[in-house]
Amino acid sequence: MPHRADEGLHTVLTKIEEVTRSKTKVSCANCHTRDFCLPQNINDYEIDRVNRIVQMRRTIKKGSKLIKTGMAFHAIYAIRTGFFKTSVSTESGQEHLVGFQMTGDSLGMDGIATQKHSSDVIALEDSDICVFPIHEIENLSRVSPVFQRHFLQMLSKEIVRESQSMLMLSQMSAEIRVASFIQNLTQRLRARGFSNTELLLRMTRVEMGQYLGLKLETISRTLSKLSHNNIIEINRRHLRILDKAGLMRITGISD
Amino acid sequence: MPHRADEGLHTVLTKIEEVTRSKTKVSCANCHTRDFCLPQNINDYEIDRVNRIVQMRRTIKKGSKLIKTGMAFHAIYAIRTGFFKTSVSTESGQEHLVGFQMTGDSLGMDGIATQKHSSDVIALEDSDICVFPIHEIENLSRVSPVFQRHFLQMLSKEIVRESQSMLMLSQMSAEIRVASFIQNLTQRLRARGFSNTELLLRMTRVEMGQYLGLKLETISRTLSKLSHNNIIEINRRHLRILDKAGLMRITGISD
DNA sequence: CGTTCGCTTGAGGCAGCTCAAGTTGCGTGG
DNA sequence: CCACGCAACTTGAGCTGCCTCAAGCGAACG
Repeated sequence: MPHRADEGLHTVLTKIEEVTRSKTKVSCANCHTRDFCLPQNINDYEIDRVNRIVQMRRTIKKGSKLIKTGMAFHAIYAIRTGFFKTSVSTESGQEHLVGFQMTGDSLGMDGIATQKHSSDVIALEDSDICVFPIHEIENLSRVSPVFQRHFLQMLSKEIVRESQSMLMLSQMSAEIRVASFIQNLTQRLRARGFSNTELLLRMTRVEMGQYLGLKLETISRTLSKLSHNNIIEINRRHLRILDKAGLMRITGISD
Repeated sequence: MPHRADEGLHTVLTKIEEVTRSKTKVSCANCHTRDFCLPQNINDYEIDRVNRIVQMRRTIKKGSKLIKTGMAFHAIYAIRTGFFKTSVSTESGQEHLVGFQMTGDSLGMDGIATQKHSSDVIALEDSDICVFPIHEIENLSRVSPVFQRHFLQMLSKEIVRESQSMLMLSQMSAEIRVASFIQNLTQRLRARGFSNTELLLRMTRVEMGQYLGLKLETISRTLSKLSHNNIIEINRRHLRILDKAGLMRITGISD
């Protein structure tokens, strides 16, 4: 991929390999992920502003990094289509997956803190994202209270989500963690119009383990156990929920 | 404590027992926690605005709750003096401590997400806090880019902090967790002008365990082990660091 | 067609948990 | 002022859920 004599944000972006800029210019107004990116009660003027803010959309190839630890922070990203994992690591190389992100989710909010990213974000499939430069977000926030509130909520939701993750990691058995994970994934997929009984796991067993704080063998065994108990049916990455109530019984969470 | 026929925010506040409003009106300009609450490059006009925003300061008695899960969200709080724990729970009563907060730290940011708090915040000693109503924060953010950025950074820092916590919870041995905890506490206390070798633990062994994802017996044993290895000296809540390098060797983090 | 990757399953080990007993310090009431 | 009760903590002994190590299998891919 050729490096271009570009300036500012563009320079940074082209440094990352296997990231190409998509030609397509899509309007936020009729974007299928609009309900996830933007507040409901946003007016036409604001939508138009947002539209102009999203300077570009980009395609990220499966396996390549959208964000690397230490990278300068310039923008928040919204996923149009695709699937990502976000991880943090120690110097010694131990890695923990902080989350999986799908259509409509946002990426890169950790960068605001210090102007440098403190996580890695990797595409688990070919993905398409929108770029929201942070200074544009700040500008728009100053004139649009609705958008301002929306952006603050995005950050706060991430805080709440992570708190819940910690609760899992510190207290729950392997079976509960795996069951909650399945529940959570299907919930989010259903909200995006997919089946709530069948899904394709985008991640390996290793990655599930890195997310849930378990080893891959434990993930495998736990899935086998759930399968054996006729709660799920699993074949490699393809998963079907047979007994929704059974899952609820395990997690204690009414889906 | 009598309930007063007050309206709005006041009504909510007075509902919580053992919370009294302090009479003292202190200026943010010469507050000792200013460096933690406010950006450095804030100008006099902005300071004055912030000052007027902080409608009131409150005293929270040891053991009482500043925030309860489910409570309507109205404000962010900054700690002037004192010490708090923040926890999240399952319906079944399992509790995880998300963090400990001290002078200059902020509380309640989880509430922005849904307009309801999703955590409990309890004072571990008599404490003094400043109240920043969220709509005032939003107003000021619209006219002061410096403050706007500062507030976004506060939220983002919490996201980063929680990510690091998850890394601990999912990967580290009990010894590393406890050592990191001690390092982290002393670091923060030092930044506030306290000794970096001696500290008074404000929390019980149970609470340390709830934070670190360990049982109280494990905390106790691990502290004993560190003490036996002459890395720390511990007597009930009083802790002294004897071998800073030893701590670093355990955590792998250069303090 | 061989190699690699992702996954499953088994056997054994161990870190942290559970259960239990005992100590210490502190507030409280006689 | 002492006796008592309680909360916080320490320490020991045994248990267990998850980890480690190891072997094997099927699908994808060059």
